[in-house]
Amino acid sequence: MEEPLIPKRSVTVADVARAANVSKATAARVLGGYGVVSDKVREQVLAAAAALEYRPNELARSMTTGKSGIIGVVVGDIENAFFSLAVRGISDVARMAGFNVIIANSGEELDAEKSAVDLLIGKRVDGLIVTPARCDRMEHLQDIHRVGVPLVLFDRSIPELGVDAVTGDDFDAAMMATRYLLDMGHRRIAYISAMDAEGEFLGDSRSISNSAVRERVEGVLKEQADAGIRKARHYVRLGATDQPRTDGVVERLLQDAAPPTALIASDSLVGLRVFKSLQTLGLSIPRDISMISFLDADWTTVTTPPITVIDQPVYEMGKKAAERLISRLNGKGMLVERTAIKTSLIRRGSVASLPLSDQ
Amino acid sequence: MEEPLIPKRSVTVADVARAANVSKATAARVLGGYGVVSDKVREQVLAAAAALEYRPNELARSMTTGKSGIIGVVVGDIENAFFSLAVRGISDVARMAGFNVIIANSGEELDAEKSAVDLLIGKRVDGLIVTPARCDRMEHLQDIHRVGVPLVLFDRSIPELGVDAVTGDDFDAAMMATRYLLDMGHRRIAYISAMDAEGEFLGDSRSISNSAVRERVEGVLKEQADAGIRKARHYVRLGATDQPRTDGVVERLLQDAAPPTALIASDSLVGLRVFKSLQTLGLSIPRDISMISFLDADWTTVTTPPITVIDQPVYEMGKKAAERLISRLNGKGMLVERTAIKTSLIRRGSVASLPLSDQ
DNA sequence: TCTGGACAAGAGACCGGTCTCATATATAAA
DNA sequence: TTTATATATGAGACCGGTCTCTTGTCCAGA
Repeated sequence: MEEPLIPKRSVTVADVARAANVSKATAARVLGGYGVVSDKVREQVLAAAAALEYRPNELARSMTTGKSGIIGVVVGDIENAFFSLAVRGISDVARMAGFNVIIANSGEELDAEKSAVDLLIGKRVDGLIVTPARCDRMEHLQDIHRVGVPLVLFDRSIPELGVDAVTGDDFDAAMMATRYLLDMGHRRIAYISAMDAEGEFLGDSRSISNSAVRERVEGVLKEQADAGIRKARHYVRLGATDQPRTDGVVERLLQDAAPPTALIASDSLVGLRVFKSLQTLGLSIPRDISMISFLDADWTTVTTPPITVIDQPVYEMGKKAAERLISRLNGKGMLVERTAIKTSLIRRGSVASLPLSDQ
Repeated sequence: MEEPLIPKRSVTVADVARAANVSKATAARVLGGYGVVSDKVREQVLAAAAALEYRPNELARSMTTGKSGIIGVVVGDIENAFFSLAVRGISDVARMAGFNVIIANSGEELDAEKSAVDLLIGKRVDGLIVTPARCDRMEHLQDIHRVGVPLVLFDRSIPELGVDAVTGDDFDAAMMATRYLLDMGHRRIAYISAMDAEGEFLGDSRSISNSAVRERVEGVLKEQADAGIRKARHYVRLGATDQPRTDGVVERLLQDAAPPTALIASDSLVGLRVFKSLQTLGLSIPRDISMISFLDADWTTVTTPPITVIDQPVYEMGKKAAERLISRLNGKGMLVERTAIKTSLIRRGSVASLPLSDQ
């Protein structure tokens, strides 16, 4: 409180110019680092700027140049480790390239996403990275494109939109996990997702509006179909959005006339909830039931047993998305590209090998 | 690619005004939502704006008003659950109040923090929330204050700076945890921090530059001193910044002539690493050793046994910090306030009750 | 000595909003 | 009818930078 808060008008180039006895244009040249100035004048101006503690007003700068140096990122929920890691990847690349990142949460709500996009466009971000909440509603994303702001989709893709996308190879990953479970002797495999749908059961998988979820579901189904397994669809359950609902989903699955012998959780949050549900039910993993979770979250290594996971290189995905956007910002007129980043299965101890008799 | 990317100059109030056959000032009035206009003209302008797909340029708006509607947040590492939760709290409050949040990572590096602050000031943020990497270097923070940008410190406080701060009640929390361990019969209690110091051992605790860490260390020491325990200082170890180093710290502690019977981890990341170290060493919790971790991270509930934690309401802390900043932005000339948010101990199964013979 | 080109610095428009002040019209009071 | 007052719109300055265009200097070559 020493210095009473006089909201003193900030120091401008004009102020510096006056103090240095040069024109505004000249002062701007040295302060902005463009054009030519003599060394003598440069020093004068710099000295004056230092004395007055001049700080450039990036806002004004952005307004004339039309570039804000900001990349807008719209994610489902920063609190989710998946997104925070991705954001970290994005930020790291952005910072290296001299860009800043402004993050907005959509909470996976279409409306929130729309207004976040509007707002960021209003702030004149140079480019956008968006995790679309739904892949079937894209007018607002088309707008971005039309306004001329480069856009990269993250985690989910919308082919019809014709823009770059960086995702995981969800279909393959799901197939791989399913293949592994089949190889271990499992024949009734459940897939549990947090996807918020009307019912717990899966209708037409093509109607799932989130492409990542859809691809995973289809991968699980495809692999089982190839193995000649019917009823696979019966074991796909949606709506595990919180602990009570997850408990319900898991309980109902296990009360089935033919309960599944293995569960696949669609992300690390669902995985954690499923694990807790099983714990509550007093079931032992993998003796009573096997499980696999998407994403190599930290909790998966400290449980007993540690959880077998499908590891997505999320940080890399974030980096890739940012790199893609930045090269586009740098005017590289590249072709639209959809990159699916390869995932791998980390085998730990949560999947049992079933003897034939149990199958 | 349907619509070739003509970087068409964006639609301005002047364009709308022309289309609506009114003056720029009038169009600005209805578009900006200030001043008075007749309903008839309002409709004309709105119609024209809709037809042209007018989007206000927030940059230009900010430049004249001097307010950007942005709150800058500088954290140690968004990837850390502690910060991402706090950021969520901040964002939620900010959004409700019509502010946006721009996040910068300092990586707990003083220089990165300085440049982040400079950059945000340059962007003319309306206010700042900063997690200072060091509490003994504060010139750049003084600058913020002098420039007239409201500042709230988060998680760590710097009394000399005379600005608002929202922290946990670290000293009390550490005392409480220590008290609990003492009550359970423990007499050799180790405190492990990720604080990056020259040596692994604690010199003068007052020299710790991070106030949160310092307070916790002092709380642990104070409570033991009150209980007549000497050598407490011997069991304070720093530098558990990654898994190998944590393994080393834990190993050396346990190889001590008089090894500790309980460990306190300074945050959830350190806690996770310590848990893994103990696991690697084949030690059973709490039979062979007890542990408590700061922060109620998700992993702490799914371990066997679940971990006793000191629960900091991080989301609330974030909210509180944002509320504080926003009321200051709204011109409430409030007194400087340092808020320490109360924490609680969640007893789970990682602390053993020691029989007297073992003490 | 004169001309041309390179170079340094100045003048002022511009970006897209906000906002003050002046002007014109409508309504109410005298 | 005249004057006062409120109300709606227009004209243009301003925010703090960037950038184009012009002017003025200096020195080399003819």
